[in-house]
Amino acid sequence: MKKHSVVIVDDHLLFAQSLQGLVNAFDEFEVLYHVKNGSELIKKLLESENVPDIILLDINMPVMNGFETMEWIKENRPSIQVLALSMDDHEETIIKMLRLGAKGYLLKDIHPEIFYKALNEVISNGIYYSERVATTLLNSLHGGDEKETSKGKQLKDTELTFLKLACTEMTYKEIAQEMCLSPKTIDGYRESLFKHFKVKSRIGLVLYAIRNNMVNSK
Amino acid sequence: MKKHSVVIVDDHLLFAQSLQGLVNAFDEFEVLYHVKNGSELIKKLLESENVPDIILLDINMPVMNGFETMEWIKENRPSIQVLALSMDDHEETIIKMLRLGAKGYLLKDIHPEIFYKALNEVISNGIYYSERVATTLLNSLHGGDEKETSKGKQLKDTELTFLKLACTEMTYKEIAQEMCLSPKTIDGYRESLFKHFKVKSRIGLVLYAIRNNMVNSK
DNA sequence: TTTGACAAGGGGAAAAATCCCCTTTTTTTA
DNA sequence: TAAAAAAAGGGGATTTTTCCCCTTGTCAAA
Repeated sequence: MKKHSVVIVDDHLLFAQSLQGLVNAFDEFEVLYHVKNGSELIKKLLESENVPDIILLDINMPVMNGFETMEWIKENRPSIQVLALSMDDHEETIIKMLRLGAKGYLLKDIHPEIFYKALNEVISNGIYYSERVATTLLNSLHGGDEKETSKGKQLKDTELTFLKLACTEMTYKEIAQEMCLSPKTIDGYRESLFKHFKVKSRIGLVLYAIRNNMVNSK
Repeated sequence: MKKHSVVIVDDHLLFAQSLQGLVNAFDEFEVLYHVKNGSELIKKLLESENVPDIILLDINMPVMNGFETMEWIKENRPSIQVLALSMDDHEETIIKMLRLGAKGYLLKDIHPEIFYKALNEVISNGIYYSERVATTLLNSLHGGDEKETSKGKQLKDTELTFLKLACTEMTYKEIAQEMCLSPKTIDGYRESLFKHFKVKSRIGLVLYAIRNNMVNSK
């Protein structure tokens, strides 16, 4: 029987290498290679005709993160099943990743047996949610009444730019200059995001953005 | 030849399990067990007379983090060599961990061969710094002129409490009430920390605290 | 074609944050 | 033990932030 081929994308070499050992220990799977980020993955995919069955994709990576990478894969290699593999258990992140086309979302603190189960599920059903992820998603659906407008909606470019600048020591006046907009327009973005994220202050905005990986805090 | 015994403390089960496989693949080392956090480690250490040679200690863990765990080990099992193993490459964190008695500090993105080297170094010399960590420490020593007062000094309890509350949507007035202090005293803490961390605004304070793991952002 | 949503921007006021200089009381430390 | 440093607090002014209500133009759906 031919083994299912797996590629690991994770900037933590030690983890990637260790995980490769774990996956290779499963009879049905084998790791083709592992790379440090999205750019390297694309380079490898482009120069090789050996298309993997599954990609295990980390989200927080320097150079090219999991979201950008996922977009590229969906555009260019839609046949590959992608399993997101992250430490980030925030709703916003999970939904974003699944919406981009990931076939599952695994948290790095899962038990290895669950991991094995997930690989098999993705091969057969094409989809897998770990328990905590499923719970999170369920909460997201049942928890409120304005999910479409709050969690679901993604920010416009200009709002995202503002958000990133708001997560710095710049004042709103400086942000306005930087974005070539009136301070009053910036004020509008601020109020809009306050409502959207249900926060009361710029500090809240920063915390929300960091918690949900909308800006990279480190 | 008796193998050197290793214990892994990391809340990411998948990583811990994978790493265990990697370590066991080295002839000179074997993993006794792995646990999810400091509390579990202490429980295991207390109930077993088999003391490990090396502990691989993650820093960001729920329940009982790496710092607290390190303190306990130094007090109660000082013969064990502890290698900190974290994704966090910030000066403040590294220095804090080494000051608490860790015999080395490894970043999770290191190459497995470096990891192997580190294990051996710690057994023979009792100390290991990975390249980037050494660079960071050197920068810390040569980089400025007031390192004793800025990076080195650790915050007092009351300042830390303030910092944690400052990373919240509370206003300073509310923080003052919460801490049973005058708003003016709080203002003093604020100014002191601004100078200490070289930041210009509360946003800067929050970012600094998060980046340096002084508060848990998630 | 009209209505309506929405982005951009404005006025103005209240609240919070920032800054600088000062006093008093402890606590260290030389 | 005297001097120095640190902790707690104050006065007061200037910026920033936050909030609410309003105008104009654009673009799309009804």
